[in-house]
Amino acid sequence: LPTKDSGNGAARRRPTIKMIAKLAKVAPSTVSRAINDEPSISEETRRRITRIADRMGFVPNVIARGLVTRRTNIVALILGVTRNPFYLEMIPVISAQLATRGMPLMIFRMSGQDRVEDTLATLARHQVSGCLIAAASLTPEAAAMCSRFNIPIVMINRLAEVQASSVNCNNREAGEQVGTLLRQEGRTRLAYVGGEGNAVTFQDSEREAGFARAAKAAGLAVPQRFAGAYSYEGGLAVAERLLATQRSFDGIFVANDIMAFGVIDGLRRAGIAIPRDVSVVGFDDLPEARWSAYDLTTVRQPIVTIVDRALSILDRHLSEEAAPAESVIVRAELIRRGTTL
Amino acid sequence: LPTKDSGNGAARRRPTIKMIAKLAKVAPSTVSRAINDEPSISEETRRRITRIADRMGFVPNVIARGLVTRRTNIVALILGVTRNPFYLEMIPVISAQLATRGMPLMIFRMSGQDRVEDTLATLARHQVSGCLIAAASLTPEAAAMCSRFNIPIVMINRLAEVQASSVNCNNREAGEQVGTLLRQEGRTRLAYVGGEGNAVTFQDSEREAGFARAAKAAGLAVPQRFAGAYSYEGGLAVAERLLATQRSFDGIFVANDIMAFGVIDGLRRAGIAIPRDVSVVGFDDLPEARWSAYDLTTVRQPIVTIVDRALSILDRHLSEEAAPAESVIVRAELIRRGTTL
DNA sequence: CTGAAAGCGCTTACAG
DNA sequence: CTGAAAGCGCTTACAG
Repeated sequence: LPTKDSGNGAARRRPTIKMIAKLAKVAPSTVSRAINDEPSISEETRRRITRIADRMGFVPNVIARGLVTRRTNIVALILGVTRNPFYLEMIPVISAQLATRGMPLMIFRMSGQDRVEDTLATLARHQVSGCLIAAASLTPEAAAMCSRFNIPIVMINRLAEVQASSVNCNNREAGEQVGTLLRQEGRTRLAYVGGEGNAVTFQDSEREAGFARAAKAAGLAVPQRFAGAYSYEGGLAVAERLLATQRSFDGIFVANDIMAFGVIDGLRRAGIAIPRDVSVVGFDDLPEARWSAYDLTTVRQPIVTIVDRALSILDRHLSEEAAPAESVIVRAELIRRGTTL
Repeated sequence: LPTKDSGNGAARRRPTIKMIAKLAKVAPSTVSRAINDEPSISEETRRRITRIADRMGFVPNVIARGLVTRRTNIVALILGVTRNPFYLEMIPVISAQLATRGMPLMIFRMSGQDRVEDTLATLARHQVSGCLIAAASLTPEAAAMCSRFNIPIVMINRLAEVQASSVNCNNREAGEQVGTLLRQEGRTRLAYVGGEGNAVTFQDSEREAGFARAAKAAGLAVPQRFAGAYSYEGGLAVAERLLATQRSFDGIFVANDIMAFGVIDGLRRAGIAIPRDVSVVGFDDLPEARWSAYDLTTVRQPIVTIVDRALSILDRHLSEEAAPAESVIVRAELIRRGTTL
């Protein structure tokens, strides 16, 4: 009787080193060595084998290889719950840098009430070699799992609550620079717009602290803090509250660009001119910051450098079992554009 | 002699079904069946085994499983070279929908002169079960590789040059609706802004064709075509050329939002009021389209629906060896906002 | 309901 | 320089 899929036919099996070995009349181990360019193989054998392999369209099964070498070289990116496009933009950069190392990227995006721990179990299941965590924090439980599963991690843009490698910007200094800039412009009534509730990130508080320090150094009052969701809509809502305040601010530092756009649009709707009436500064330097509708003065997070550092650290953890955790601070640069004087 | 990494100690091996089998005094096959909830196992044995597995922090090695089942359940997303954030936004949606199926997502972003074929070999190496291709076209060679490697694919937002599954919007009808809208507003001097050179996508031409059809039906001249890179800067450059033209246009349809923002900013810089002097319509409905600085009338591509359809098709290809290629057309909706009257 | 055996496609000591 | 054998961590007919 014909089987059910006799029409198309069961997919032809992909060629294996065993099949090549038979054709080349050598042992599978010899094929393996030839394929992997081991120096022990004679030039002639290697050529014969690779020619046969190419002719058959052989592609090594790295999953089988990974099973024996205990190393998949897969890097996972865990993305926390965020609506900040900054983290989405990191993806192509990570992907490109990993591609040069021949390491594939797996994406795990947390949603709703997911706990990092659950995501980590999935990583372990898939035997990923290393893990980047962005826009999420590392709970002690999660850190414990990583070390139990022996998955090295590096936190991006977030300090671990626990001993772990990380790469961050010099948030505090950058915040201070922003304060200094506003002061130089003659701004005296400063406000800071950050996240709300317990969603406030460490970077957020650092930026605020630096900003406050500059204010203090200039003899100004501590900048008043406004809180909103880290999103355009969050910024819009904050703008309303800024406007409702008795005090009128003339210098506003917003924790990230995505909120800053909302703040700007909210203020403009009310007829406020930027930067004439008020200066606004963001953080991240999203592509939209250059758009002439905003032309936002902001602090650039050097994505390429950040990713480069993160992967260097990961490389080290992958090659040295006991490489110590390291924290790298990357310099963020203040970019002056049209929302300041 | 102590080994090199005696300090930290070689990472403890992760527990395997073999270790669990020994502790539970059963065969590894029994552990496997218990872990996989096979009905044949007795309730008592299963409980004993799972308790031991949990206590040891056992996590199944899906790579080993994949080796024998010949199925990793990994889905790859190949992203073509594009600066349109629309495709980046698709990532979290795909990731979320795959997560509910327990399928991990691997990202492969093409860069520069990469050929889809090279990327496909990498997919095959990693034994991905299926593949989504967005913002890149499927060359006949690539299609041949997919069928040789037995990797089902579905094209997103791009028709295959070759028999393959795909999901697209009704680009032509949407373009026609845009034309009709502009006509109803009394616009008579229409322009279309699309991609340049041989980078023009099929969707682009479809949108233009629909737009032209509406113009014709209304007795208007064929919309003049302007070409730019699919990016904000591309739109900005087009705006200059629009302004340099003798003819003044009063209705402009731009192939995608990211260019539309550039066109708008370019026109505004020249003092042109939108929509008073000219109506502008985009395509995609990026988040920025709602921002009050733009408030862009545009055609919404329903990302969630698109991804849902794409994964349904992929599911079918994964369960039925010989499932026929299918092309789904999803309805895109015209969203009227402030850049039209 | 459970076990023993074979095997998925590779790599890697160990011999020679 | 090459081969035979064992094994990575699982699953799956086949027996019983």
